[in-house]
Amino acid sequence: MKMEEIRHSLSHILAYSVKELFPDAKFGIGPSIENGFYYDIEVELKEEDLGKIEKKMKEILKKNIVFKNKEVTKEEAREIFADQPYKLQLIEEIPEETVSIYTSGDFVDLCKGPHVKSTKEIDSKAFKLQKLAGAYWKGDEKNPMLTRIYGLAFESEDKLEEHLKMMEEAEKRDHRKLGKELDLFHTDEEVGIGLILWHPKGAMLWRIIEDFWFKKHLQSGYELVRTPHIGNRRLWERSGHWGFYSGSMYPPLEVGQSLEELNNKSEVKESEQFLLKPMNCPFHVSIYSNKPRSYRDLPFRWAETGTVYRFEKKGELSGLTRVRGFTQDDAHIICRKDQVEEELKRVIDFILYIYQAFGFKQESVNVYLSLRDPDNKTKYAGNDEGWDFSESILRKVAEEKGLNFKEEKGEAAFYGPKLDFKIKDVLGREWQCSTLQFDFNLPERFQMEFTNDKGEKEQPYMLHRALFGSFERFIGLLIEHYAGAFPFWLSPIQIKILPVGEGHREYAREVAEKLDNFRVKIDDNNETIGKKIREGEMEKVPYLLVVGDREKENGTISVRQRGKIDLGEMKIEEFLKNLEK
RNA sequence: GCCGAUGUAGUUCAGUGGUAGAACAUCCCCUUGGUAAGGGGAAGGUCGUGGGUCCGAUUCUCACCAUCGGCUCCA
Repeated sequence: MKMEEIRHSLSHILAYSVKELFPDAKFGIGPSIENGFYYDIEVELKEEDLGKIEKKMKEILKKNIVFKNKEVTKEEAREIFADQPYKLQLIEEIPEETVSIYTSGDFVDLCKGPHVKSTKEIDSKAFKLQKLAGAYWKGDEKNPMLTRIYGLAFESEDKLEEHLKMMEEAEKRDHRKLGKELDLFHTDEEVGIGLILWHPKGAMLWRIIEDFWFKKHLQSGYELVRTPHIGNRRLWERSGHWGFYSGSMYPPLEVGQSLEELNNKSEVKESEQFLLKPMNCPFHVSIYSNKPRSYRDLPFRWAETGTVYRFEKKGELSGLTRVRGFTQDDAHIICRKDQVEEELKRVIDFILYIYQAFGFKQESVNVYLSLRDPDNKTKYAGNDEGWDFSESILRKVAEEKGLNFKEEKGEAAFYGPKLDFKIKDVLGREWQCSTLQFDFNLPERFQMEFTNDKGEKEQPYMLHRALFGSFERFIGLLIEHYAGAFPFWLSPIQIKILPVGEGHREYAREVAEKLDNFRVKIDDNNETIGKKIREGEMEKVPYLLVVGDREKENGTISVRQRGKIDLGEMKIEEFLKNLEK
C-alpha cells in the first residue's frame, strides 16, 4: 500500500516537473502501476527530455513538498482546471457533486489519492524515468494520442538496481534473441514481415511438439482433418468473416487467369476471388455438412494444425508471439447440448495436461472467462438462451476444475463466450495460448444440423479450441520458459558426440549408431576438445559425449551434462540407463 | 496504424563531414588436442533504402522501410 502511495505521488511529481518545463502541457491520468507509475500528457517529448524531467523531479522532491487533499465543488474544479481539457472531461464524468483534488507545491491534480504526506517519504534515488510511449486518451484509437511517460519506483535504490538487473537477465531469455543464437528461425523482409522461416533446429523442435500433439489427440478421441489454405470469397461471406473480420484479412486473390496472362494484360473471361484463411472453422463446418448427421454420431472432435494468415497491423508484430502467418493447433467439437459439459471438461483436462507436460506451472498461466457485454446485446450472434446456458456452464466447469479464473465482461467474441489461458513472456506480457470457445455464429449461418432421436432436425453446439493457440506463439513462450535449454525430450539435438582428435571419428560414428534412437550429432570439426565443448554448451545440447583414446580403448564414453561438470567415463549401456531415469 | 527509440560485415559492437574497423563465425594453412575459445593468414560492408544540403555524406537533413518498447487490436 505504502509503495503504491509513493508511486502514485511520484506520478504527480512527474506531472509537476513537466508542467514547470513545458507550461502548455495538458494532463490526462497518472496512476501507479506494477513496479512504478506513468502519466499520460499531451506534450511533445523526445527521449532525451527524460533526463531533464528526472532532474527537475529530484529538485522538487528535495523541497519536501506536502500533499494536501481537498474536496471542492465541481464549479470550483472547473475553474481550477480551466486550461486542462482532459481534466474537465474527467470532472464531468464524476457522479458525485464534489471532487477530490490534491495540491503539491504549485501543482494541483484531480485525484482521489492516496498519497504520501510529503515528498520526504520518497527516496529520490529509488526511481527512474524509464521510457516514452504513445497512449490513446481513454484507450480509444479514435481519441488523440498522449505521450505516456513511464517510471520505475521502489523502496530503495538497491531494490531499483535489483529490478534493473532482473530485467537484464530476462532479456537474455528473450525468444527473439535465443532464436538467433540457437539458430531456430528468422524472418526476412523479402519473404514478408511477420512470416517465420524455421531453420533445421527450429523445425525439429516444431516437429517434436507436433508429434506429441498428434499422439495425444489420438489418445483423447480426436480425429484429424486437413483443409486448404485458401477458400472462395463466397464461403467467407457466408461465414461472416468477409464482413466482420476484414480488418485482419489479406485482400482477395483474383483467380480467373494465370500470372502470365495477368502480366500480358490479357482479357479475363471469368473471375473468382479467393481468400487466405484467417481461421479453419468454415472448412471444418464444410466437412460436417458434407452429409446428413445423426445424434448417434456426435460428438465429432476434429483437429488440424492449420496454418492461417492474418493481416496484423505492422506495429503489432512481434517475434514469434504475434505474426501474420501462423499454425493453430485447432480443433472443433461438434456435439449435442447434453454432451457440452463433458466435452468442456475433457478440453480443460487436456489443456492442463499440456501445461504440465511442457513445464508451465499453473500459477504462471492466467485464466479468463470472457463473457458478453450485458449493456450491448445487439452485437452478438445467437440467442440469449444459448448464451446464458453456455456462459453458466463454462463458469461451472471452470469452477469444478479448480481453475483460478477472472471473469471479464464484454471480452467475449461476437460469436460466443470463451475461456482463455494466457502465459506471460519474459517481459511480463500476457499472450493468449489455449482457448475454449462457443460458437453460435457458424452453426446458424451454415445451417448445421443433425437428426435427433425424435427424427427432428436439431442444431448442434460447436466448440472451438486450441491448446497451444499457435505453434509459433507457444514455441516462443517455450523458448523463454526454458531459456533455450530444452528438456531432453524437446531438444532438437539431444546428444552431441565430440571426438577428441581425427583418429576418433570412426569410434564416434560407432557410438552414434548405438544411440540411433536419439537425435545425435557428431562434431568432427578440426578443433580442440575445449572449443567443441564450449560450442556444445552454447548450443545448449543436453549431453556432450567426449570420445578419445581412452574411451576407444575401453569401449566407453565420457559424459558431460549440460551446464554441469563431467559425469565421468561410462559404458553406453550405463548412459542409456541413466537417460531412462 | 499511432507515439518514442534503433538500424555500420553472418553475429555482437567500435568509429568518422574527406568513400570504414575489432572480436567471434566463414574459408585456407599449421596444430592432433582431454571438459567453456590452440596459432597464422585470407575473404567479407554501395555504413537500412531513396531524396536534399555540401567541393565531398556512412556521419547533417527530409521521406520511406524494418526492428524494438508502448497504445489500439489479437492465437
